Amino acid sequence: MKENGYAGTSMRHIAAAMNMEAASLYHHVSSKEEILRELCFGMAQAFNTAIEEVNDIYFNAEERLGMAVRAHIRQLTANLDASHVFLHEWRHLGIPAQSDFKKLRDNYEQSFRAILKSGEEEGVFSDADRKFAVLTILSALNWVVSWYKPEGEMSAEHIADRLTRFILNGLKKETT
Amino acid sequence: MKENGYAGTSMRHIAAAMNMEAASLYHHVSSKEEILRELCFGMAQAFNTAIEEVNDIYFNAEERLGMAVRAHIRQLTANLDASHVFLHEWRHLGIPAQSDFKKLRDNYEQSFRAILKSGEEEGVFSDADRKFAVLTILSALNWVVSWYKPEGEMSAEHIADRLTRFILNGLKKETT
DNA sequence: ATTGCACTAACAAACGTTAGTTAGAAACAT
DNA sequence: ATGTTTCTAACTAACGTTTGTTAGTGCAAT
Repeated sequence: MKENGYAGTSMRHIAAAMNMEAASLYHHVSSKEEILRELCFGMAQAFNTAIEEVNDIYFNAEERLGMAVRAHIRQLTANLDASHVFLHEWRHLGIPAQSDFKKLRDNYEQSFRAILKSGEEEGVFSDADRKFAVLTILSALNWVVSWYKPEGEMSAEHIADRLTRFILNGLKKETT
Repeated sequence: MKENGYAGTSMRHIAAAMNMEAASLYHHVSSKEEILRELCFGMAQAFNTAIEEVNDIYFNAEERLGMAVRAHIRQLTANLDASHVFLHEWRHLGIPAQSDFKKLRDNYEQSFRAILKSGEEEGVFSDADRKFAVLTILSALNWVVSWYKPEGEMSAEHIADRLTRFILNGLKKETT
């Protein structure tokens, strides 16, 4: 599905990947879209619970941001195919599911924004447009999916560290 | 095509969007893939010529990076649909076209890396992993396509300015 | 008269999905 | 323990659509 997109992946492809016939899939799911729904919402909820855990353990904003980034990268790289679907193929959901999905995404972004806000209150982050900043940060994180290779030289944790440093540099109040 | 993906967009859809019948398209193109090729390669070349122009006018690295970012954002936002195809749908190209396309992408990234390199030589950028840095920067830029609304409050130039500042902060040598 | 650009009609292949069947495992009463 | 029923998870066959594409036709401008 990562390579051919939702529309380009037939039930017969999916079935073949599970050593089945296409019709047999309907014993487990009720439609093609349900597979997409399950994938998208499963991932969305995993991301949300991960960041909520981070925000519950109360450290300072800088540390929390690092933890959130690390959790995000870990989640993304744990299953690259599912992550790709989560990031790109949710457009193919029906209208009702799509708006539910967007709510979950907004929730996640909101949690990220909360970290930036407390960073500003602590006086360590510059008070830029938070919404814009979070979108930019998540962009940088999410793109990892499209070039990360598990067998490559960079581990997920290594990537997370680098990104965290880069982002913190970008956010920090200039101390000139 | 942005909404339904390459496989989900039929020749009849495309034709309808041009007030034509599907068969009539074959008077202008030889196959569905050729449309994709034209789009992808057209965009790729536009990006490449844009950054080469920036690199020809010889300013310092910091300014050149700003100009490159601005050019990139301008190109992206000029045609959001084409940009989406350029960024995501090139996977559907055949194997020969796909590797040519990747070469163009590499070229572009190479030009970006060149800017970072001269920034390091000028002593204003910290010497991090350039390849990684460029990927992260382009990630942040490219994601703009997925949330930018032309009728929204943020102009393309405004976005480019903000991003440039964010990126420069992230790259600059810490002057502690 | 030729060419350019659109059309209609049709093609085989692939699509998501439904219906009906079958082999084996689980649960049950005798 | 055995025989009977129910459930599970796979199957084959087929359905009506839609897909990308080709062939042949007609009209308008050069």
